[in-house]
Amino acid sequence: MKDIFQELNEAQRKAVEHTDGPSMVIAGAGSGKTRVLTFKVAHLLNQGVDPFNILALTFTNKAAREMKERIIELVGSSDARNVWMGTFHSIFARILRIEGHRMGYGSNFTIYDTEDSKRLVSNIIKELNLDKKMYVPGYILGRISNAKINLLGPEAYNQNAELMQIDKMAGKPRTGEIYSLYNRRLKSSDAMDFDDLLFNTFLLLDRFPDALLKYQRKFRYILVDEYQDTNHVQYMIIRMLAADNENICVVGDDAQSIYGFRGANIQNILSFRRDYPDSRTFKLEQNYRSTKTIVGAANLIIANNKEQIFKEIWTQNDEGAKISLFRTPTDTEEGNMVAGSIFEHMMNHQLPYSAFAILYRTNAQSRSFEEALRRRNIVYRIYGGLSFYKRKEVKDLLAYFRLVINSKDEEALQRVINYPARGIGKTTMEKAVVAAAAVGVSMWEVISDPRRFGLDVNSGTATKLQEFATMIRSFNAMLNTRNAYDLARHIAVSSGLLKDLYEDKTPEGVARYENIEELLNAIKDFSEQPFADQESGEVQEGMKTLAGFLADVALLTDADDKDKEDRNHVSLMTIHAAKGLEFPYVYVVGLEENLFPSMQSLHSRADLEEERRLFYVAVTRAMQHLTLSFAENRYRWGVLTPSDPSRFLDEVPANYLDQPHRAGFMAPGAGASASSVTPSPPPGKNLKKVSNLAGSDEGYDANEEEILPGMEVEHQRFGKGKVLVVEGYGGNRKATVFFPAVGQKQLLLKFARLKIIK
DNA sequence: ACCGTATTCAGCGCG
DNA sequence: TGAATACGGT
Repeated sequence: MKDIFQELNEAQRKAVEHTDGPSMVIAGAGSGKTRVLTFKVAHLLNQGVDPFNILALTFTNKAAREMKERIIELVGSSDARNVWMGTFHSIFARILRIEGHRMGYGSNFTIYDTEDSKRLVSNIIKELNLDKKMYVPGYILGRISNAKINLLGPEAYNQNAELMQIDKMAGKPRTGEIYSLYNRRLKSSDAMDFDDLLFNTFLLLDRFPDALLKYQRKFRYILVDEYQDTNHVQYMIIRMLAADNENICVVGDDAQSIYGFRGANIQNILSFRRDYPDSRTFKLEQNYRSTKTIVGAANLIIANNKEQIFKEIWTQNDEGAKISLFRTPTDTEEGNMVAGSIFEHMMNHQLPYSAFAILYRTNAQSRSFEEALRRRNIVYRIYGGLSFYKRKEVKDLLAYFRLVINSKDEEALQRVINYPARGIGKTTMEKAVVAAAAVGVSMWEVISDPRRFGLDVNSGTATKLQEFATMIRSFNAMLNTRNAYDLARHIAVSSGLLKDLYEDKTPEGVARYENIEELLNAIKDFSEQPFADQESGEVQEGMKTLAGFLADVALLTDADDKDKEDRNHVSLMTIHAAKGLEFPYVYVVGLEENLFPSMQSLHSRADLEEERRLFYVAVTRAMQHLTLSFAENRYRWGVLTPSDPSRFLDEVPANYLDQPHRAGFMAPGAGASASSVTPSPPPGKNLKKVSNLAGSDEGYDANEEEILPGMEVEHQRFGKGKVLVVEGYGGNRKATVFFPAVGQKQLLLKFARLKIIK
């Protein structure tokens, strides 16, 4: 056992030492929040608290995993493994698999992801013959989700005059009806959506006093990470579980609450002290991450928000470099400027790619940076694309597994019944839906015995249906006799799915085939895991089955286990995705009105404050050097649109910036205003003009002697070399040079500062 | 049943 | 612009 207190500062130590009774830790950016949480769990374990009595709720799976690893390091593995640590969803799914029978769910209930839910809503809208222009599935699902977050079931929703009024005014009076049908269909499919995992947990604790008591006794110590991002149902569950002994510790930073748009309630953290009058509050105000410059600028930015818990973030770190500000004529040039700057810093300071991150407001902004980085052969990775488990082919195979495990799972059935094609088309399925509804049984029952339910199909189709049902049943029979991997592969082959993908020789088809192989490998890893960290020995065997894998996989997002080797890359991601991360060099890009802050946020003060917190989060990701950038014109939906610098830039005082007298910044450039007068100028012409005015090619001195192929040159890092090719113009002019020491390199003349030898 | 073309839409996204 | 989906023709 280590003396864990040595590694903590005083504020951190006090927070960790306080174990009994409610407490709140307000942790400024970079102040060691995770450290406090992990050390607190370690401290509890060292004091002899049974790990089974500790509940630690995190925001992401990744956070839970990393924290668990750290705690294992601190106290020794066997104990820490048994702490109930995970996301709200994964912890409560686990509880509902045990307790769900009380509410009519099987222990193998399916978890519908957003795509499944949307399809179901979409089907219901179609079945009700509603105008799909008016009833957009995503919007309706948002209303339903919001209702569930606020503990309103379908009955309560339909009795709520205010909600009815809103839906009526919005021209969607039947939203409540859709909600009722949606929930009924989930139930008959033995399925829960993501919100149900929380709502049903609440209902369980609310309706079954013995269940409440059981879990209150079990979770004697409760810790909640990122408390500022919890929503109402999460808040209620925590309150109920903690009501008995109030050994609850919440950790968060109101200044970093950035998920209000999906129901997170910042009031939860702001009113914690009112909820628990006996609570202690600890503030972590020393920042270990960033320079004084960055911390100072961040403090000034967030000071513009009204509602917050007072704190003063400070640091002992160096003053550091000033903040850079890039202004470019277009988003394309913004990409070039940022990529060029990354290249320059890499060269000057011998830095790895991984020292850099580009953070943007929306995913659509990534393109100009991708292209510019690729042109310079800079390795990068984009985070937040389509995750592995959301790919079509992966979901298809998973749908087979789902159906085998839970035959009531209607979304899964619809997905695979005719994939690969087996002649069961739309018409047949529509008939089956009608028959199932008429008799009041599940689709699966109709399909597996079409005659009995009077399905009006010809004998050929009836045979096909029965063959399909027989196949699924044969898989089901193997559930307990084969391990997860063997059965998964058997299903992939026997269903014809693998063959179908194998026959597609297009590059995309090959990739899909490989994804299936990857999925099967993941299952193999899973089935070979020696022990699962379950509550008691009895579950361990079960965890190696396909059902066990499926239960896990539904709550996974990114397959981030294999990126251990290729970690050296520039990171491109949205600011939301960057929460909790840090990088030596950070570029926050696209700082323009209507983009950041976004257009939708300008109507309400609360939304604008959330945007500002988002900006605060972005700025505080930087450790050593921060660059802010904006473009005067940006391609939006295919049209070059003029844009104004973000109001947030005005909140960074000039003395924090390294180009304080950069001409024309305070009054947005002549080029930009010229183009904003003319709504759609001839793009090429206008562009050139703006480019000249803004002089984005500074740093490239045209008077220097021109570098030509055949010349011998010297580079400060690569040494002497011979110029092979020179191409491009202006700031994009680059040379291919062969260096005996390191081989062939492409260099941007703008940054490489090559010395001509002869 | 399937494929190519037309149309539409465009915010961040945990589980 | 570009991706995702709807539609209409074969």
